[in-house]
Amino acid sequence: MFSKTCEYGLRAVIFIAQQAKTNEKVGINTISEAIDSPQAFTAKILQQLTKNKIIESIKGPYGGFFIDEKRLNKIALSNIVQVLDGDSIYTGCGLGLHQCNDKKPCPLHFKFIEIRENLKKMLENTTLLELSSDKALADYYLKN
Amino acid sequence: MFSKTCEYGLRAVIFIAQQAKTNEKVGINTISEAIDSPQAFTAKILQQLTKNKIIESIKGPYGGFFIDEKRLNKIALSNIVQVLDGDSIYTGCGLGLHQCNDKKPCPLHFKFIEIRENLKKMLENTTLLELSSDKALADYYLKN
DNA sequence: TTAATAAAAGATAAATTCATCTTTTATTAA
DNA sequence: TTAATAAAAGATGAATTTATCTTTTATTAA
Ligand code: FES
Ligand code: FES
Repeated sequence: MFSKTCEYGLRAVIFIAQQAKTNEKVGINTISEAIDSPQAFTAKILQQLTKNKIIESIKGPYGGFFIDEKRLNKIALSNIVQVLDGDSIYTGCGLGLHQCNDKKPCPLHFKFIEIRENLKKMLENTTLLELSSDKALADYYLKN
Repeated sequence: MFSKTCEYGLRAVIFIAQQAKTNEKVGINTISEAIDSPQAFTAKILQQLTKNKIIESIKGPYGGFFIDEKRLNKIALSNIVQVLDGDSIYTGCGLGLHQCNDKKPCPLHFKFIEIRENLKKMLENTTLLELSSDKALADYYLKN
């Protein structure tokens, strides 16, 4: 479904969001530990997300990655997927035709766009605020 | 969503199924032309599908790939995806956790399994018979 | 100012996916 | 039987994704 890059990115951002509640910055070491991902690779991904203003970072001692708590409700999972995997998941043909459109649909088109739309809506409607609630923190896991 | 292998495989099998209506065998050349896919690569994919009894093949002059018309309603897209991409799309965690299960769910689990299940059902309920109907042949495209 | 810390940036490497090319095997018709 | 045809099998190569390592830059506290 998503690339490894996107999977790690989503998990990392959710973890950072959960720390935002306590206004804490977290280092790459802590993050990759918490989500069980390759550290250097995860660092590269967070670099991309920083450039794209999804998260923020500060260098040096006491530095790390963080998200302004006030923005938690503005950032949806769709934004992260967009940055890391582009929009092929939202607009691409399920059978790999160069263009997905109603005029020249592939045999799966009308069934496929429904699922694609549901996925899109789900990602758009799921914000970091929701995922960093106390209940979310208690009930869900970022590694296993 | 699907790998290139799976995309080409699905398109190829649908094309072969459409020819089954007229009891015709089709060569790899014709197939890759019809679905706009790399020929040698598609041949490898069809080899796998033949081994897995999704389609049949005969070597030599007047040979080619074909599907017994009577089996068109037995073969669902899920069978093809299973052979080419395995079942990670049906059972894997959306955020890439090693195991997807209700006991230790990722933050996206309950939203994700809904979409995953819809995709699964859609693929299970879509048979080659449906996709090789006259209407399907008239209305849909396998390349663009 | 200096030493320590941590992310950014850049180079490189491993693994996987995507793709092609060559040789072999099976089948057919002449 | 022979030549032609077409898929199977195997080897190899290119591209992309995944991952690591090294150097640089920014920040902090002593
Ligand atoms: S054309 Fe294939 S999904 Fe739209
Ligand atoms: S645990 Fe992530 S989707 Fe089920």
